[in-house]
Amino acid sequence: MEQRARYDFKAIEARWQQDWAARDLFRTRLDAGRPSFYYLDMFPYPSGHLHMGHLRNYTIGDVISRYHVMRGENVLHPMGWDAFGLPAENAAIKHQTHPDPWTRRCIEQMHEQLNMLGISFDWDREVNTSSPDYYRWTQWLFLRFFEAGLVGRQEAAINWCPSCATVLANEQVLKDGTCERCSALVAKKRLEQWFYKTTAYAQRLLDDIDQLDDWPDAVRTMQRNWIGRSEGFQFAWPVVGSELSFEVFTTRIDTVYGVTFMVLAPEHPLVEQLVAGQPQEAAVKAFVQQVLGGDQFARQAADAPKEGVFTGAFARHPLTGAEVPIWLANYVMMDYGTGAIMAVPAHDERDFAFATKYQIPVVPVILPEGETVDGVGLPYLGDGVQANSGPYNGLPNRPAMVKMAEDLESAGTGQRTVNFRLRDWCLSRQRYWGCPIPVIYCPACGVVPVPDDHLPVLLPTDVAFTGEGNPIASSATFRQTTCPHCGAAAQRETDTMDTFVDSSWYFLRYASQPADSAFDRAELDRWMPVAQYVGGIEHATMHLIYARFFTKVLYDLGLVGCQEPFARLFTQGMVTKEAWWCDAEKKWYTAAEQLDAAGRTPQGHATERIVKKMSKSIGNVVAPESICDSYGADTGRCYILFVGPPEAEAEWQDEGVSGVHRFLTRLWRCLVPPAGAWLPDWRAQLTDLDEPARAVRRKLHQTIERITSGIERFALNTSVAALMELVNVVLPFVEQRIGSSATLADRAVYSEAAEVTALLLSPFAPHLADEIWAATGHHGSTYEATWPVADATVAKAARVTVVVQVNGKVRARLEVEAGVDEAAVRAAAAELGPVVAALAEQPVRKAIWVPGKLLNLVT
RNA sequence: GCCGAGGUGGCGGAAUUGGUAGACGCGCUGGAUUCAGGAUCCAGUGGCCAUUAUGGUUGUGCGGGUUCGAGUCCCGCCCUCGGCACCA
Repeated sequence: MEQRARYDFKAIEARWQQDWAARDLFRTRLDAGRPSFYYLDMFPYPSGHLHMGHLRNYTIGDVISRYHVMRGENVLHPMGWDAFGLPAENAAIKHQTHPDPWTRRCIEQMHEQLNMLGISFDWDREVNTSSPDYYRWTQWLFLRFFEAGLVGRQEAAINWCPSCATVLANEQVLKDGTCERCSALVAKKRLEQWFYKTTAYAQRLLDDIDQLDDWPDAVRTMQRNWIGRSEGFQFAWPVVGSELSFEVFTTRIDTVYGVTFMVLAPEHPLVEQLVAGQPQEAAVKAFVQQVLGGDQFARQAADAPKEGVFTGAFARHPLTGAEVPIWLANYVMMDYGTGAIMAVPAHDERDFAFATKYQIPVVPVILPEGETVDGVGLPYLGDGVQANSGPYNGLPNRPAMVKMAEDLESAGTGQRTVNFRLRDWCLSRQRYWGCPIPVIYCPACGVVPVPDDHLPVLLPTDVAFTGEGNPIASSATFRQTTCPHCGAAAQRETDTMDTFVDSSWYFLRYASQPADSAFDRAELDRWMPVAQYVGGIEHATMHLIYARFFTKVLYDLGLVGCQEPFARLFTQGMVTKEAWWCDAEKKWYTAAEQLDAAGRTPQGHATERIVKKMSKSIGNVVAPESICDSYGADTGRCYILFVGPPEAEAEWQDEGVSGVHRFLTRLWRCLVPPAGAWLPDWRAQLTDLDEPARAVRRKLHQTIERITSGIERFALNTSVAALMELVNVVLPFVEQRIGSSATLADRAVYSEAAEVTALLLSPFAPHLADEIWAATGHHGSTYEATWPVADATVAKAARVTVVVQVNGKVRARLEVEAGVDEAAVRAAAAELGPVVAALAEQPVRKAIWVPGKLLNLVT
């Protein structure tokens, strides 16, 4: 009868999920006197399909959350949906559905898939950024930013597909600069757009990175570089023979006497006026078209050919009065600095390459110590002494830089400035499926914000999804409105917000969801800042900077009490899987069985094995549902943790899953069926244990230590391995000793092991843990129990292995009492054959002793 | 290109602070059980050389260095992955 019993994961998981739901087990506990712990996962875009990245993220989170609950804390562990965005709009065009019901259906599906995994989310706090009761408050926050002067309008370029007559996202533009849908050449178009003034917070965003001690250094470094503070000098260059001038920013004012040409970015606003009616006009316009149409990354490559065109205009050097030609070039970017540079070919690699190509003079003005103007190797990028620099000749360039800046400043020619690489955040999107920007354009009053009591500005439903233009503008009712000020006919803004706006404050809405405000301050004070945030490394800069920016603004407005939203951050790696690319057939193969032993296709073509992020386009996707179906959620959860360190990329291997399933099966077999051996008062019976029984207890208590510290350190892969090792010790003990004739002492050891294992397993495989819990006579769930504490005395090994090295090479191993001293080990080592042979009668010059571990004899 | 991360057996990975390289799992090999397949169990498993239970030697992307001792620290290369502002 026992023979036929099986680990029926389907019945076990269904039973416990039902039990947890019936008892509302995961509702956020708010007991007074317990510490609060806010655990946050990055919420998903509801594609309708849970993927392995989600499984990984939410399993990590569930382990952390459940652990903290068992440690006696009040834990906030919410989930929601980043539900606005491009895919729903694309689906609307493709399937002629409306994004709203489509998104709701997707959410329902994913909700079910998440429940199947047994994650301990408090669904009472679910948020959906695309629902009016959420985006109403996104709009409300926009208005607060507006009042604070932190929203503005500027011109910015967008990708415009002339054939689709629509704006394209960067990812919709292919590498060759064509539209992914119709292959037409994509143009750049300038539009007035809304911006959040992130640059106003650049310095604080940078400074406060120092406080984020519990963030990965890699993320902090990436953010510092993203913000990109640089100190330099900004000054105007007048255009010869005109009233025009343009601003230039440089970090190398010491090289200003070496300027031999000026460069404007092709998209610089001055370009049109400079060339209007000039002979160069046609050539310049053609060049601008060519650069802006191309791949913008390729444009930034240092080895990309430097291309440029002379405008025919000249600028006057503010110090020497010389006339300097003004060029356009592909290597100057409009979005950094002022979009214009003073070019110093002698001391800048890119300027040098450009000057060489177009035969522009090169004038060295910084010389290395002891070098002459004629002898210096160019371009010279290092420090040195000023030359060709008028009154500054002979000065070392560093102090010269300071002096020149001071002199220019006092002469009224420009000023020292700090420049940030960070740009203002363009939040306008010419799309339907986003949060409408709550602004009205009145012919008389101008830009008028929608009053708070008119919120939400709802997305219209009478729209057509044709793939042309912004669907919102096709609504007969949306755009026309009246001015809230004067009542005259006016027009609504049809742009919607970037979805990063929605995700910049969702963590505040989780803490409380009042109907009449965005959030409740008292609840924010209870939970914020987030104690632990976990999500993909791909969000290291953008999302995490935007959310920090929002929090700082809301702090300044008195709406939240903390300046940083996320106290501790952990970034998980992606989930990848192997696939084989056949270059001859231009085709992916996803199963090794399709290929022969040499990796050739049925058509005989060679393939290349590539490990890539799971994606639909390759077809190397494994759905968490299929794993739940054939192995169970507990197996899926343990496997995704076991596969590798959470911060690293994880390669999914189908064969690996069965190994983890086998482990859970063994665990079940070991601890569930022999439940008759359970002794409720096992603590009293742990006396007179023989060595095998003591070994089981030792391993058990060592495992408590390992898993506790493993969870604290996010070493979840080794925590699962520790559970496996434990089972490898407990199972033989159970099989040999726990039968009808088991002694009281053995039953006590078994009982302790069963109870503690259930608790240790609980965060990882909660269904099986509760099954063991029930089988050993407990009521309720391990979720309600207390995390075990290791007994250090029991965990301590009685004997240790000491390695004996001669000159750093291992020659022997000694098994000795723990706590043995150096003298004893040296004496024992001197008797060992291999050690004696290795010493070859040479005197021991020095001995290195690492207590309990290693003895190294140096001759 | 710029910024960030990583490279350890046939494979995924382990190795708190420089101290036994390869835990745990997959795969593979041999054996047990089974009508069969599967499942399960036992033993072995980095390479090379030898073989008497055993031993020697080599080994953490490549080339140098520091150290009694380096996967770990330093210098220089190569390769792979993530982000680069309208994917989220």
